[in-house]
Amino acid sequence: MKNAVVTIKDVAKATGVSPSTVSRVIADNPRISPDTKKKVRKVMKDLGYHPNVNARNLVAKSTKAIGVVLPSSADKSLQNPFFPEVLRGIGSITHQLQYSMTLSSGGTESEIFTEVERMVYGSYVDGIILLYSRVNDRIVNFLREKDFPFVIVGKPYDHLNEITHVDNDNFTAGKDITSCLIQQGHERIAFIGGSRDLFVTMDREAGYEAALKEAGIAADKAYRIHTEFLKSGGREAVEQLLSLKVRPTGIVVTDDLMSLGVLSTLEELGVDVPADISLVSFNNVYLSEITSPSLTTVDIQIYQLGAQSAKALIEKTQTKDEPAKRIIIPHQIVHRDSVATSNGAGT
Amino acid sequence: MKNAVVTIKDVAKATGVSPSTVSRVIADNPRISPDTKKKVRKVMKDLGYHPNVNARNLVAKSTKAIGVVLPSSADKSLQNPFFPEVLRGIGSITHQLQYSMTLSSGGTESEIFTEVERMVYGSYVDGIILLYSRVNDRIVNFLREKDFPFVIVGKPYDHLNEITHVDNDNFTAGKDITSCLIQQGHERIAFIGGSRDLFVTMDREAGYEAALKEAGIAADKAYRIHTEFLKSGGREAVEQLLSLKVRPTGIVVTDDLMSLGVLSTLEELGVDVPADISLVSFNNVYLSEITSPSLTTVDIQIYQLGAQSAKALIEKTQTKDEPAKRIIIPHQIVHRDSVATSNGAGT
DNA sequence: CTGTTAGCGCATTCAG
DNA sequence: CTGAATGCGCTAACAG
Repeated sequence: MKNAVVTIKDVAKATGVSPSTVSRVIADNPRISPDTKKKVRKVMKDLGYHPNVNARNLVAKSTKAIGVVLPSSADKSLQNPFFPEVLRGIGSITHQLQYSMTLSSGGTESEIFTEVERMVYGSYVDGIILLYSRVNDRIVNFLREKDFPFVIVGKPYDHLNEITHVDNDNFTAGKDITSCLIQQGHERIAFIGGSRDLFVTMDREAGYEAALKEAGIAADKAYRIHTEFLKSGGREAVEQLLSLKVRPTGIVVTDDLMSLGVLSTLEELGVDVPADISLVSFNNVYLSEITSPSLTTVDIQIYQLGAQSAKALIEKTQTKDEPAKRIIIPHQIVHRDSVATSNGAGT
Repeated sequence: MKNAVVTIKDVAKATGVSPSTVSRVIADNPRISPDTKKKVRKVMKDLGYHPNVNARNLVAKSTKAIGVVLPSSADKSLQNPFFPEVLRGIGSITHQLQYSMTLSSGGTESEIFTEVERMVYGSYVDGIILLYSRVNDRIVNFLREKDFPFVIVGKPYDHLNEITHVDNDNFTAGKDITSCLIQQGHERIAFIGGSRDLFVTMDREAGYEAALKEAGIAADKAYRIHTEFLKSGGREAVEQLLSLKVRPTGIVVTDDLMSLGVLSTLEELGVDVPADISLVSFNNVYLSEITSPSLTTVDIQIYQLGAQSAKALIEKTQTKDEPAKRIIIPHQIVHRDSVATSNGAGT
């Protein structure tokens, strides 16, 4: 393979110093004379020396690596462009700080658990980022028990004040985007969300409710639909809404990918967006620019969610003092073409 | 952090054997009596022993880890659902074989290069999977020079017979899907592809041409459009096609995500799919089920692309004999609703 | 400012 | 079948 493995000793010999001196040069120890530093560095370069991580990790008891755990891949949700984007965000920080990132690869929940165990026990990584959040999660319990550094992207179900997490203010986001619709004169506004036991859904829904309330609009239970994430593109949800005696003129959908399905169904059923029904959504993934119409959506800054979580985690692994338990990434509404002023028709 | 770090020595002491015996039990060495094996294993469990990877890697000179290099994240293409899916495929194998996977995290091409250097020189990984393919790529050159194990998902530009790669038969796929259109009576068939210096595009286009030729249909240069991947959802491409004196009745688009953009533009311009124009595509990502209409597309088995590449790579790192240089994953057409019989109108 | 000595946790000779 | 000794490549006291 490699033409030879040049170690710290080789460099030492070639430079005429001791291995420890070389080691100190690598660490940029101030107690080494600039002169020898330069000499050693030159030799390192000439010989093509590169430190061996494993040896270093072994003694340092740190790997400068973080593990990223995706939801079980059985979950279709992995197809959500959300993930590549958080990974990019995480990567930006790991790269900058010279960390590496290891991905979980288990297919089922229990496979993933086993992997996390290995990561922790085998000292594969210094800390872990969880890209999902489930009720009473084994992995979270395990990590807490072991007191192993981890952060959650999203909102943890328990111990909200003890688990470091990076999230949006989904309540406010939901409220803001709903208000958008209200400001355009909409009053009959429906809500299509994912599973009811996802905090994202709940929070965004609560925001939706609050906006209605604030505007003095009565909430209608029939206008609120929860559907399996991605399930047949939200077709049922839409059909259900359209079968109502009084159709909504606006819909709040909790995810761009879901919105795509809703949009498709709406189109097939001959409902024009935004002329007949306005649509607003969340996430602002690339998708939302190229649908027809393009989506007015909440930019939740997925990239930042990733970056900040990595930053917080690494900080956690390095210093004794904990970072903030709750890190909120600001959101922002991106206005596109899926919203129109309500003509009040259909009342 | 951990309540203590239990090492091989602790297990040895507790069992009343020597460290080397414990080590042999871990390796399941046949020269150890079943009896002591059982005893040692029990103690390992009781004490909660877990081997330390770094120590092991250090002596074994192998990390049981593979690196996965994504295209530079500046590239919007990362938003393509293709990536999560290959990662899943890779993960299935790494998990099964108890390997771990490290993701590249560089933003720019040169950052990525530096990372790959680290991965290789620092023995972070045993091998590398490249999820992209560029002309005269620095990384490929580097890897070849170092004779470091790697495989490419897709088609390498040079040294086709020397670089292990996992790919589809894109020529045939292009031909097959185009034939689909032809069989439905279409004769004026356009092609919208990504950058011309991507092999995928070229191969699929060549297949498209071949299908036309075989059917005795004259190829029309004006029907062939190359556009920046994802650039404004292929809007320009579509407008260009529609401005033609004789409009096509069918379009072959080289990627599902691109198809979404094309579909949207078509709709905005009042062209009905498939009534006015039929559309076929490639990849069969989740998206293609929930567009309106849903897409007839080539299932290229992305998951398998990932899995087989991981398999080949690991094989490569373990045995002396090389796996096949060229591994082709079969494709298959998935018929959905974006294709209709040509009514021959518009001639 | 620099060299010497140990040892991280494990696998592997080489002896028995 | 098992134990003792050695070293992977590197860092960290401890001396000078």
